[in-house]
Amino acid sequence: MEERDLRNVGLKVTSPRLKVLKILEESDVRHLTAEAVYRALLDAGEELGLATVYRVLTQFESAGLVARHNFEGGTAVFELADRTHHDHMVCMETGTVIEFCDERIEQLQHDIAEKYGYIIEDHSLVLYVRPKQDT
Amino acid sequence: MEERDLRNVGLKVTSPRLKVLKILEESDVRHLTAEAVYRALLDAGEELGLATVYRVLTQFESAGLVARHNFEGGTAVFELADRTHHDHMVCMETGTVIEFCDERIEQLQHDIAEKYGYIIEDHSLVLYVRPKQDT
DNA sequence: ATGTATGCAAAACATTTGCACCTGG
DNA sequence: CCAGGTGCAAATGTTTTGCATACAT
Repeated sequence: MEERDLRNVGLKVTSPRLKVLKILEESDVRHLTAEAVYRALLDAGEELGLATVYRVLTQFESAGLVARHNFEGGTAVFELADRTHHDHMVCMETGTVIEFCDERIEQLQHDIAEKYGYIIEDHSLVLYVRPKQDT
Repeated sequence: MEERDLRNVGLKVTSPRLKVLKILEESDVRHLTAEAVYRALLDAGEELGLATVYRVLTQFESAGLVARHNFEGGTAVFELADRTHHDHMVCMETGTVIEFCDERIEQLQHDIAEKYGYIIEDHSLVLYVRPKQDT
């Protein structure tokens, strides 16, 4: 139940917010652009502005309900932050996004930052890949 | 000598291209935005359009002379591709960019992609950090 | 000469914002 | 009721493009 989620992060439970959450939860594609969320809503017969989609997604991000990723291509994608941390692998042929998590890499990143006298605040690891048995 | 570099990648040796290369080589900051390159040129008394800077940088990228990175913030930065592969650490307080390379991480990335049946074409690893002894 | 490059201004995008109106608590 | 949310259109910031002119080879 999401109404509680919204209240917990100090956001009013409004129709646009519930609708956007619903799209993110029910989409079979996990990583969506703002435009994609917007179109999904229009297709579902819902009325709301693109600006609102952006505002809602940005608020959700600040609230930790959603994660924003800037993969190559200039358009951000959003995904529900309902899983533990993970990184991404993007297939350059199909656009498929695969999530993975490797504790050893996480540890190494931490060690490297520390070696330089820093603490990791955030990080982004994306592998752009191609199927192995390719022409 | 860069004229050769340009010819080698099939680009005519023109004044704007040489100027942009020069800025990238002589700048004390390694990672520059297109805008920064443009301003550096104007400051140096050189005349050329921002559009040309973008075109030249994009051509250099295709030619492998320059690498483009999309750190957080919506503005791409460019750096001379005169070093071996490395990843980046961006200090969120000072904007400092530190380069690092860890063979173990590289290997793990390769192994992970392989496990899923992919070959890595490219990858991006950026650590957003903060100084350790911070308030 | 002639195929490329460049400059400028305009277009194209993704995203944000101002403001009048609406709505949830 | 009233702070906060929304829609729309306009603004923003970055990057790309069309086209006439200029240049490298």
